[in-house]
Amino acid sequence: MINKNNKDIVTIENITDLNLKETLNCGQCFRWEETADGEFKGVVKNKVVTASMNGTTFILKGATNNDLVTVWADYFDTSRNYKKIQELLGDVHPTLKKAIAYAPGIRILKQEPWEALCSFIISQNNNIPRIKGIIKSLCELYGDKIDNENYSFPTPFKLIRAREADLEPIKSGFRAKYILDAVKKVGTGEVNFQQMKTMPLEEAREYLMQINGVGPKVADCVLLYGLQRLECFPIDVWMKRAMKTLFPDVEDYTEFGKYAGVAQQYIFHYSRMHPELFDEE
DNA sequence: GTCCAGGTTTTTA
DNA sequence: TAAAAACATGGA
Repeated sequence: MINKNNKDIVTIENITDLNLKETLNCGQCFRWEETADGEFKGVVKNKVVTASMNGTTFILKGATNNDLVTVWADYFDTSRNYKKIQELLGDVHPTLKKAIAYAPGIRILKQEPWEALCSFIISQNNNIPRIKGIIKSLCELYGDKIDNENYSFPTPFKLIRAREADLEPIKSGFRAKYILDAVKKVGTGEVNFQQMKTMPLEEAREYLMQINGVGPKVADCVLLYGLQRLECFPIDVWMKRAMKTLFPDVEDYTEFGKYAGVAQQYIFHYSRMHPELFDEE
């Protein structure tokens, strides 16, 4: 049910299983900031918005009704039944059930694939505050200005003439050449996201890994967060530890089924919030 | 000064 | 083939 209250505040009623803090601070996205009043401000596709929840009412300030339909409802995956996914996953493993109960408001956002690719190239051997900082600088340097303080994520076209030295101000370090290889291959169409939507998973991973600086983990992140391949299960240092310590009886992530990627997000967040679980290794 | 961060590539044995 | 080392940068 979509309501239009006035010209720049729009709402969606009856949204369950969406907690903005859990969803936007769980390491899947890097362009949202929490404001002093607990709202979240972010940029997607040239649109700036301030999001908040009031009970089960999802509130978007600074958006038109048209934006709501064409951008935000989709981005927040509002039509998917997460309750059902949680039930399916909870039955797979008791520890997973616990992780779900810890943060049941996590959703997998539908990010733009190019932004997900760049973001997770930048994420390698890096920490989340720095990843956010580098992405912000990249947007300010090469994105389109939206208003006084916000910039869009630069397209491959905007970056196509950039050289390594040009990226020096964003301080991405050794990752700059990887970003530029991605720019080149996506910009020329050598790598095409549309094709990846229907490729078998393993083929899509290999396809992405032709980009220099994209290994299995970054590829999985792009497929999960950018192309809605919810069966993808990115394994980073946290997930490695989590599988070993919390799921010693799980042979392989495919035991989590077609929503393994959603399971991964619950487990990742739960692990990051409970580092003491891994103290003795 | 040393260690580490949602990894990947390059070098070495 | 497999295991180290290197890779930029900044905060703890």
